[in-house]
Amino acid sequence: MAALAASIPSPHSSPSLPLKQRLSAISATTKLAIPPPSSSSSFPSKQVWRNPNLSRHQHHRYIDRSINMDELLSLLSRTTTAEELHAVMSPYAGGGRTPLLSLRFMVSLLSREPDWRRSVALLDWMLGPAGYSPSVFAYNVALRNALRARQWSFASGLVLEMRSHHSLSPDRVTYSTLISYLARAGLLDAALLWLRRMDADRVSPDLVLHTTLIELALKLNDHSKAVSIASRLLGSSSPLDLVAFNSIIHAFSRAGLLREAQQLLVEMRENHQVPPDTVTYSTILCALVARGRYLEALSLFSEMRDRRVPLDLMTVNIMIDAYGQLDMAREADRLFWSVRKLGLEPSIVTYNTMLRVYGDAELFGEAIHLFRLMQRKEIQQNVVTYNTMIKIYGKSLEHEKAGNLMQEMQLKEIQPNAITYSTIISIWARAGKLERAAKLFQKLRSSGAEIDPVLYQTMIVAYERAGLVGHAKRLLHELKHPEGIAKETAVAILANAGRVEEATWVFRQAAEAGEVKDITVFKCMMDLYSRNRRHVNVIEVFEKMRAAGFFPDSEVIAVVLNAYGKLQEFDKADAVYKEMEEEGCIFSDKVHFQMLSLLGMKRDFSRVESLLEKLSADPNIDKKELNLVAASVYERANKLDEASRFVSQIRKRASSNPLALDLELYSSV
DNA sequence: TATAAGCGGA
Repeated sequence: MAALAASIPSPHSSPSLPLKQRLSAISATTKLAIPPPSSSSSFPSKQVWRNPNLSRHQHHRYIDRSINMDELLSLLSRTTTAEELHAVMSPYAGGGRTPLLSLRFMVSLLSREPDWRRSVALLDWMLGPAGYSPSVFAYNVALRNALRARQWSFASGLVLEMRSHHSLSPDRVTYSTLISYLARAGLLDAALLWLRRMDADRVSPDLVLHTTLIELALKLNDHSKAVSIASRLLGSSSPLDLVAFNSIIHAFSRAGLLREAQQLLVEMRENHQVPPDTVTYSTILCALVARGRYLEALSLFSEMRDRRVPLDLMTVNIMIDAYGQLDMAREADRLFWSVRKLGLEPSIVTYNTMLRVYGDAELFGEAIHLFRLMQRKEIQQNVVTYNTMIKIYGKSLEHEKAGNLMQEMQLKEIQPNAITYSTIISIWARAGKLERAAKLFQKLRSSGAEIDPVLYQTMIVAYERAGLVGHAKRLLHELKHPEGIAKETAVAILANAGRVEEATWVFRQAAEAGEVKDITVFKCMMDLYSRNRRHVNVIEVFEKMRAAGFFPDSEVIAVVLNAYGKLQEFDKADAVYKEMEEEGCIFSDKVHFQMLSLLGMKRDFSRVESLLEKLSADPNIDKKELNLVAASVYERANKLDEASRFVSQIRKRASSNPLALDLELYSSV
């Protein structure tokens, strides 16, 4: 993407060449460089243009009035070359006479020309021999044709040319066309570059353009860019419509700025101009559940129902899951059985989620009943359904039935996957059927199927539990010189098994060979070193990860800050914290609090204060927690006066809201 | 909007 973006010229570089030269640079053909029409037409072009029975004067009228314009236009755009057009039109051009055909007609012709080179040649002819005055309208159409053909640098060249050669100012359509095509092609940086030029030109982008860009940034997982476009839109003076609101809420939700997202929801609710809809609610619900904030999801869901906002299937699926996570199987069950009354058809995801909830609640009879009901009603089951059910039989200690299900699925041509195998191996091993488990594992190894780290680890743990340490060691030893197993997989297994030396050895080899392509491999190595108090190694892996171009998340930063703290490298910790924040990493509260306590350990109290000030202003930080952390930082530094300052703030907050005063608070004071 | 399934043990 960067390479493509880089190929788009900056606004003031290389003055654009005359059109014909540009074209001949692109195409090998000479003259006007117009390729022949792709489909050879049976209509000789001249006949369309000139009816020999008509005089030139009549011919003019002939074009303007008496025929089906749509048909003529499509014929012209298919059969007429610019050269022919030139030949026909030249008697009328020049000499101060106005062109024969209206500009509207020509633009219409341009817009129907499917070949971008032919359309650009037509534009060139219009502005040259035919004597049309330069128009943004005509340029915009040629621009769109070039963009359709993904001629990015040519298209931006056209925009620069209209200004430099014809003193035309690109208008809203010019910019919107260019930016939205770039966005749709995934060229976010190029699109944003043009957004800035649009600003510089004082052309204001519309809502659609903004939402396109936000959705693209989210698709590319670029949360910080999505948030900055969203904030820009929020700050603009134009009133927002439903789609714009939802798009901003989507950006905030994905970036973890849930408080801002919910603030907007409140605004929509109270404003009555644009009331929230299903998408608004389910976007926020999704984000809450993804972060494990089930209780908040529950209350938002009941608000949604109170307001009679229609539910969609995804919302229902997410809520069945949320009820399950909260051990509210009865509510999940009730919602599940009312899906049809809500006018929705449950999907396989709905069924699978409900099965898992029954299993977690140990409602084995209900699970089996639902599973068989699906079969009776001929609802297509999938590998997830079977994996969930096998797990349930394992939990209810019916390992024979678990095994039977694995055979049943194969009879139905649903192929077991690594998840099926690790589930069943673990069930058999725990049931004392180690031999059966080992046999299946060996069969999988010799079948040449790709080895999955969890599957491998399951077998190792099974051997260890059975006291067969020798077998477990043999499996681990094989990983030191992995054959038929990706080095990344070997590293992950060794690291998770706590084998520091072996994991280090394979990781170094994989890293030197440039074979570490998965961020989770870096993460599990950092976790391994952190667990084993090898903080220097933690930093080493972090630096390798950065060098490999991976963007660390909040969890990684927490591990790194911890390591720097243990090494007493407070300045380096501070530097990483600042750098990551500038690069748009969204920190969890934990990371901020960790930084506070590191600064406290360094006894840099002026930085402590400035960070505290910044965090207090941040609406996403839990204020009670923040005060607790601040108090403990000062307490540890033996500054009890300062500490009591925060304690009293906690008391003040608590007394204004008595329910918030809980025991945990007292115990820490 | 983009939801569902595995190991284990700090």
